[in-house]
Amino acid sequence: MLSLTKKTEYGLIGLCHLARAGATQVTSAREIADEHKVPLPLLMNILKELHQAAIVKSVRGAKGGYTLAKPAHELSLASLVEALEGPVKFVRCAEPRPDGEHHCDIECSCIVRRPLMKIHDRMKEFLSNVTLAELAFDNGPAQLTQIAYPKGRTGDEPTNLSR
Amino acid sequence: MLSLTKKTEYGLIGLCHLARAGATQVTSAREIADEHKVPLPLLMNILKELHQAAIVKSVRGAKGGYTLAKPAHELSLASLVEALEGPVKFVRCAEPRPDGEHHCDIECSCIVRRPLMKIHDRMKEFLSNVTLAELAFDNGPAQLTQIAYPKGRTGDEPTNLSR
DNA sequence: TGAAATAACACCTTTCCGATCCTATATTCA
DNA sequence: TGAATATAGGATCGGAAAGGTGTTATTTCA
Repeated sequence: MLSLTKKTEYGLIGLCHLARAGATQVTSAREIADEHKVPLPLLMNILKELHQAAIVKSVRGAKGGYTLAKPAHELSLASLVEALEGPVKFVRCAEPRPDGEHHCDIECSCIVRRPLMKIHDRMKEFLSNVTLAELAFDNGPAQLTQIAYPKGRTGDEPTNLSR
Repeated sequence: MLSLTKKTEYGLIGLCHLARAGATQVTSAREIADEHKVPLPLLMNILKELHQAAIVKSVRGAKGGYTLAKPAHELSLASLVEALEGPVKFVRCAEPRPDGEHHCDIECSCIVRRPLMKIHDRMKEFLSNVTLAELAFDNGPAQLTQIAYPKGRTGDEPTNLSR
């Protein structure tokens, strides 16, 4: 695993389309599905969920459609993924359960929980620092989120998303 | 999503146990299962797969068991995950299919593929730089893998796994 | 020879992804 | 006003994958 679902992939395609269209232009699900060869009924469901998550705004009726609810650079990849497939959790015990129960009965004595939680934190931090703008405008400038410096390096060799 | 499977979680527990036990001490699946409250038959399957992936060595018969095939600091988290749940792929099109086919029919025209591939590369790079030694000896020194520097920073504020 | 352990299967249950369909509501336009 | 178009909110369903169990064969040591 460790991969996005198809739902999220379709959602990102739709959101990128909206980001490129701009805040003023209303785009219908059908237009997006036609242009990018995405199954229309599926995309409609996805845009509905994104609306419930307040990530897109909707206009009902003929000539209706969707626009982004915020500027693309204010929408993090983490928030988009969470809207479509629930909380990001590298390990299941990373997110507290609402009923206060534990995810597994060895949680307190688990020897790998602490280091895995740290990895979880790094991954979530990374996804939180990637914005929709960076996905939609891939040719953009170089001030993009960095990740994964190998051990020996000093940190002055930025590894950008746009390299 | 974006999470490890239970199989991998159990596998990491077993591997941490072996790493702590050292290269000379042979440990049976039963010992590990008893100590960490992991389902024995499941752990046996997992250790078998890790043996096929040449990550652990096995000793058959009475007094048999497993040891690590390499030092813990030479086993990357990426290789462990791949042994237990297949190639790491943030998006399905990240890994080329053996039959040369495409994962989806819009692969060539997909507007989000390129940026998502870059994110995939960062994540894989990160997982490749985390070693079993860091998971097994969480109290270890500070020369650990770094990840996810926010945009504005210079890179001289290391974010270590052990913080 | 028997007990203990891995090796290699086959098998089952549950969960959830991917996809489709239906009805209701709101808006536009002829 | 009515038809067409679009979103809103559900319910549903097949199939794949995860999660877990069992059986048998093989090897080794006491």
